[in-house]
Amino acid sequence: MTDLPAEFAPRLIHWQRHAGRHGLPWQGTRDPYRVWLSEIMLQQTQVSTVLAYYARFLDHFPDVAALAAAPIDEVMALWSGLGYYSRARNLHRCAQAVVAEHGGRFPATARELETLPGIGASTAAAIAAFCFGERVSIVDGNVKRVLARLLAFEGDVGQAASQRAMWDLAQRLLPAEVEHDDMRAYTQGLMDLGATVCTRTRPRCEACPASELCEALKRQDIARYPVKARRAQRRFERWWLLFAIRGDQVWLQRRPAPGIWAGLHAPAVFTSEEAMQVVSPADWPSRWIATDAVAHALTHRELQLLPHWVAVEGVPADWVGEWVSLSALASVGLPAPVRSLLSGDWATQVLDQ
DNA sequence: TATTCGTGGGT
DNA sequence: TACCCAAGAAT
Repeated sequence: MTDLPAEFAPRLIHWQRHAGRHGLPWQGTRDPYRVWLSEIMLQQTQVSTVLAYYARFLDHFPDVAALAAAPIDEVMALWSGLGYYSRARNLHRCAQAVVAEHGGRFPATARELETLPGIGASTAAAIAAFCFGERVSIVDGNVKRVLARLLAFEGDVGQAASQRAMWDLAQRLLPAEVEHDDMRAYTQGLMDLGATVCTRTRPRCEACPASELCEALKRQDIARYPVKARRAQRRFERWWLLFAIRGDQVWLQRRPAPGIWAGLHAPAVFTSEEAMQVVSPADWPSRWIATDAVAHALTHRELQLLPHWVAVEGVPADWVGEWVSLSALASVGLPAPVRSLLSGDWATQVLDQ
């Protein structure tokens, strides 16, 4: 077992209280609902992106009971544009589980929290530490970067074995004795250090409370850590989107789960023009209009979206979906590029054909 | 265990 | 530009 610097935790706690972040909207509360909501939204998502979504969610759903009672489509609509939509579906399921199985109160331990939908080990630890002062560590992207540098950790942090090692190291770095509110400052300190000092590029080591303990800095090799293999190249796909417009309405279908945009509404998607023609009524192809391709990058795929628009009287009887007014799209969960396309001029122009 | 889930910002 | 990646979880 490697010797770990016992000074890390007290230094981090002191630094967070003096130089950490304190004004974020989900700080300054021990309400598990608010902390949980922020932690789910912040998974793989930057603070600046979350701010507006967080405010809107709290406005619509002030407590877990309100969220549990809401229709899933309202949740999806509010989540629309934030990405990783399984988070929204699990958020709703989790709220319902808290109400139905825990009397409307979040459980107070990381072990119990982790059994709830959408709450993994790190999110459970964050809620338990922030709200209940439990002595457990988060292991998010910040922690992996901070620990990799602090300890000159040579493993590929993208691999599962390294992830397990990181959990063990993170637990051993926790403050030995937790005094009042220490876990809040410590946990927030890990996040703040990674976000504002121990950044991926150009870390500000001169401002770091752990610089004297940092093995990577001692070796003058900060840029080496964290060690991480290159990600596989994204797979390229073309998707034909068929926007059928009837008056001021557009035909939308619910995207199947599992898969991309699961649970959201979107126009019919085809992976070839032939497939789109086969299911279309005979007179549509001569009237549809193709507009500029849209490039849309996901984590593992590079989509090229090919929008096609056609003014129609109706759709075949066996199509599963619904007509949605263009003026009502704000209350529908749409993928970001679909919302962008529908907010452009084409939908209304097709109407005038 | 490695892959599959969005989107926008930063370099 | 083409990456990287951000308070990860589910499968």
